[in-house]
Amino acid sequence: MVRTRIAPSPTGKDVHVGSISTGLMNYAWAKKNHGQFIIRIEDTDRTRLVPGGEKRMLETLEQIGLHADESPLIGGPYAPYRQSERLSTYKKHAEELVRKKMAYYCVCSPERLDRMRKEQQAKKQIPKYDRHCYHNQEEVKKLISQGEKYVIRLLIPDRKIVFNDLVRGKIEVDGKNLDDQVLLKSDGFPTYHLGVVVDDHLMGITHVIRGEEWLPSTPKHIVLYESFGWPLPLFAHVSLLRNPDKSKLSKRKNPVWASDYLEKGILPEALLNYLALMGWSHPQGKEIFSLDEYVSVFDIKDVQKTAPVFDPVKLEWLNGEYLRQMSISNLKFEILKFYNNKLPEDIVIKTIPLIQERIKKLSDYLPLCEFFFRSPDKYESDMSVSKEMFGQVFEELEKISDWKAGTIGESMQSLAKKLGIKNSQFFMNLRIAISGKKISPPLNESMEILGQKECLNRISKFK
RNA sequence: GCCCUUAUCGUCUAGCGGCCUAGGACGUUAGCUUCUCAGGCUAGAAACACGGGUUCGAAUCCCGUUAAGGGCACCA
Repeated sequence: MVRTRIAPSPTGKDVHVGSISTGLMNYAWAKKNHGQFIIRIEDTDRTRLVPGGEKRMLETLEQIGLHADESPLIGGPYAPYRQSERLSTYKKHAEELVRKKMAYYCVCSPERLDRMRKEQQAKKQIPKYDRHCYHNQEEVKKLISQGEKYVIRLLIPDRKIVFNDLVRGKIEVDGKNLDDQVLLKSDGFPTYHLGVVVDDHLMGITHVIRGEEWLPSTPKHIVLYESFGWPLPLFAHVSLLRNPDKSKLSKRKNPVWASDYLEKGILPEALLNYLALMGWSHPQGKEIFSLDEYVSVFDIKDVQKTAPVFDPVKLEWLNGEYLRQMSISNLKFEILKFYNNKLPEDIVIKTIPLIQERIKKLSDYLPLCEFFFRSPDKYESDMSVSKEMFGQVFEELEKISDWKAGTIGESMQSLAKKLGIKNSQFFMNLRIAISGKKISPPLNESMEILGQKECLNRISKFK
């Protein structure tokens, strides 16, 4: 039975697109193998906790289509799925390791540790704990019994640690280069390393698919598994999403929250589809495919090792493709929803055929169609030169009894010819009078939708 | 500084020793369609980081160099 998970930390206002990216792979791998996908909240850093972050994160994951089989919201056989509610479990396991002499108490002050690190760096050595407390455990225990704050550190063995990564192959690290990692913090919370190993084991996680940022600490996790006497899960470290300058995707340089994209009118399906293309490609080279199709063709072994640059331009293109493939009623629904159901449905539905292939994201709709809902209050040209033309335009339009795009077009076409004005110039002036803008949906059709009265009204301003 | 990882068009990627004169997509350039902008269609420019091996043969395997990234916290 395959069980995968994502374990986000609620330290931001929403899910990070990087989490969605690895979440997607975890989800796909579980589903492809008829297993389970779990969401676990790792809220052990009390100092960086963002209020409401967890709720938002969970909601977005759901909205986007990455449905969990077990999570803090829906529960499951291994509940609780929130680390802050599992404190006694971690403590118990940390103590167990101390008893087995595979971990030890430490009461060193942050100041001492800091000083030590700096000295080591200056001497070009690997910064690591000097085991001062390890060699004085009896004394340390006495201090603790007197109320001294303490942490529990993992005793890293002095040997090579080797493991096979599903995407990177054989990884070998010398224990000499590893620090005696703190497992249990002095506030009683576990560090990531303890929490992740204990929970992944207890929750029966079979495949740990996570960001490559964890690759260097995986040997510590292996030591932990071995110290507990637990079987290892399979590890797959996938590359991190990058900024255009190749540094890891950060909010300084890029929008990183799912909501940043959703609020721009990027569809969840498009976002998922785009993210799927980061570090992986469809076996048939397809660029556009559903989540279900992705699940059926995804394979961890096809995941690339190189770190991809997140390209918002291609995301928008992809989103545009999704928008164009949508039915009119679905697109209408999405647009209305995007604008909080504040736009009149009857007009929106009429405008859709005119703009469907002109928008790349839902937020492109209003700038393009605003003039359908209200008369322009500013014009992208003063048009003082065209007064005479508009007088004639008004007369001709007034004459039309059958107010249809085709009729309007013919009428205006022949007027332009009669006046000896180039089509491009004539229609540009008319366009600005009607829409206020130099760029608009097709004019005749737009005028049909606006209606004869409204069009005459807008033109009368210029004659 | 030390440890780990990575290296194909600007970007995402295909390629897994001969099918490569390196394919596709985004973006970009030109043309056509046209009342603007999109869209569509056609054509084009654009890459195997470098140096050594191995081999009859290397983008593909090995070793170095260089570059990039990640990690080195009582953060995840």
